[in-house]
Amino acid sequence: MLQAKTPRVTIQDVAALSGLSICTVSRALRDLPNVSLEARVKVGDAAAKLGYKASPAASRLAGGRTGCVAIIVPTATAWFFAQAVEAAEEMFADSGYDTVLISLRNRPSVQHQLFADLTGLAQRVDGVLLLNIALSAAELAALAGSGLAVASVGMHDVPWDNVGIDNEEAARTATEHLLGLGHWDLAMLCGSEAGEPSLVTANERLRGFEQALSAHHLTVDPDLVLPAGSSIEGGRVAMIELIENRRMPSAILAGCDETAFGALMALRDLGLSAPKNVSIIGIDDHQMSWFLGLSTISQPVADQGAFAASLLIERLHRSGLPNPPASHVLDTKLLPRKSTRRRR
Amino acid sequence: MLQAKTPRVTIQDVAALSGLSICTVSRALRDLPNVSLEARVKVGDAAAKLGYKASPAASRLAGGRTGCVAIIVPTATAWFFAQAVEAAEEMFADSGYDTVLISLRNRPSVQHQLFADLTGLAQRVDGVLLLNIALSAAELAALAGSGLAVASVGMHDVPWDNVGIDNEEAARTATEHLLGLGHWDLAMLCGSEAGEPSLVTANERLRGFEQALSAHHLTVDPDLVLPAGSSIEGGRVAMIELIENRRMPSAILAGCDETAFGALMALRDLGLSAPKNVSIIGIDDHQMSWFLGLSTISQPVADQGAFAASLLIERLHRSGLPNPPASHVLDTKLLPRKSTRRRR
DNA sequence: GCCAATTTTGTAAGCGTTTACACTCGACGT
DNA sequence: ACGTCGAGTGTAAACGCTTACAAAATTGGC
Repeated sequence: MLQAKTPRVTIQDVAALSGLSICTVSRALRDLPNVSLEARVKVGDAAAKLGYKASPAASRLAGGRTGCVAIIVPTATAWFFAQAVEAAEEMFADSGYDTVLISLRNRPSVQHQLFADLTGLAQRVDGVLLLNIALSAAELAALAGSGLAVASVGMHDVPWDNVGIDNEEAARTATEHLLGLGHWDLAMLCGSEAGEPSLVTANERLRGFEQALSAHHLTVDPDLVLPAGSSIEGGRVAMIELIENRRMPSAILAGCDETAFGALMALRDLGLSAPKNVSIIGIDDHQMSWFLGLSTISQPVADQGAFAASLLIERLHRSGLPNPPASHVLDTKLLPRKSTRRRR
Repeated sequence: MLQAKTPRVTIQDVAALSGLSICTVSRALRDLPNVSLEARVKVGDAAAKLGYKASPAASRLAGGRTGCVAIIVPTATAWFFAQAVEAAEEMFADSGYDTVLISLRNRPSVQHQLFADLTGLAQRVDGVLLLNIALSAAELAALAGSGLAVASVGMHDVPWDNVGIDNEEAARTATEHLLGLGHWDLAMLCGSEAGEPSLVTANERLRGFEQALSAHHLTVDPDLVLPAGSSIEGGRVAMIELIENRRMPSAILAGCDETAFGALMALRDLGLSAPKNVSIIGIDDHQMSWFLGLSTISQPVADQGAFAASLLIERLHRSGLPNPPASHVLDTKLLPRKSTRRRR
């Protein structure tokens, strides 16, 4: 049952069997130019016969390329990131790259530590995929000058390829949906809570909400805009605050679906429900939203991960820097479900 | 702004500055024996002054150790796995290992491909952490003989360290809870659907259900045991089948929380609800269960990932094989919530 | 047919570690 | 005094690949 310790077939063996030099074998195996068709065939056959696979360790040392890419996430447990990571990992795996997962665990110290040793990271991976990472100017500059290929999801004004959605538009669409149902007394549960770092995403969505109202000659009532973070609990607390200390609006836009979940829960605990007492719409189309009948704006999560990953791979392959970094905006879609209905 | 291309400090530089040989430096840096205290200090100082970090690529090639471990998951998107992965990744990162994420994406072909080239994997990582991977006998043997250090979560009869929960007991406890509330007409929504591979976990939970009933001199009604997979949709379908073509029991044990979610949804769609029309309890304590008020049996998900990771690291460090593999069973806990109540 | 230009192929020097082995040297028992 | 031992150190050979550079073979223009 125990394998006899395999003697390890090296490039030498392939060279010997094919009757060519190590150098030619190496080039043939990597599809480099200046190798005759005849040689390619010989090498291919020999390699296949011996079951030869280049030693990654040796390739790295000699060639400098690691064959690994890192995915950096704020936390791996959130629904959005898990989804995006899986899609990106698939892309990377299909291109022969190993995926190194690095979670910041929502801790600034971890991020700090990581960026303090970017050269160390650069020795372990060829490129990095950033998912919604809030970067300081210094970190951004360091990364750009690290020699690593970079791509990101959901970031802005970065000197590398980025993929994301138009958050303003998403919020605008959600708001229009509510307005279209005859609601005009709208609340928004969105934005970072006191003491937390402000979320780019949340600010943009807030702006979209305002824009939609303005377009209908309505103004936002400051009393009806409450910070709610992006957790269920944050949404629950905000909803209770809204009902008990402000007033019940006709409809609510939640900054993200988790916030909406919390709001729904608060309603239920108070013996109320949506859309009976208030219409609620979220943004994201979380896995559970369909289940809960929550109207929302869906965004292509896996697509964003996969697309950004493919852009990174592209960069990796043509290491020359011909094309400037581009920002890609993916479509979102309104998904009306049971939690919103016409005002009566 | 652009860093001048760093000339890379090598072990040579440290040797020169410390006035010792490369060999001594290498040993001192790795805390190997046979190095005088004096030498250690000199080397330490020199390395610190130069900011020296050993090149991972070179270490790998010469030493054979990669400094990477792989986490293999059926899918990275499921709540359970995302949770366990993050905990394990933290453990690995703290021990200086990079975490390579490999998702099987629920596709047998991916698993097949992976196990077809275990020697390739062994060249890229030092060890693997398996999360609930269903292994064929051949795969198990191949892995055991691959030279890789292995640990797992939620597996059985494996020749390496494993961490898991007692699924029979969990189901038994859940069932006892229902019985204790005066319910005796029990249904169970659990097990793989036709055509799917059978899930070890599900079978064990089914057994626990039967055991609890037997202990109370009750027998399971075959009509009230329905396969439901482990998805929300599976639970929904099973619940509808139960109500429409079998009969409504007094209480239901769902094989996992997702199944329970589906059941709750089916109830709602039929104008019914828990615990009003039927009590429902799940197993897992999914993130959303608290939110939905679902009674359940909680299992320590992150702990399982972290614990298994630490066991793997342990193995990695003392590569001699003194201690036999052990199986660790973690505690579960009954969490009564709103979805179950006393029969009246 | 002959020389330059252009492939194709081979030689050998890295890449930066780890590690087997040889060596030095003081301590120790006899 | 003398051989033995072991701790501390150094030399040099891997590790298995990539890649300048040189050499050989082919091509093409006159």
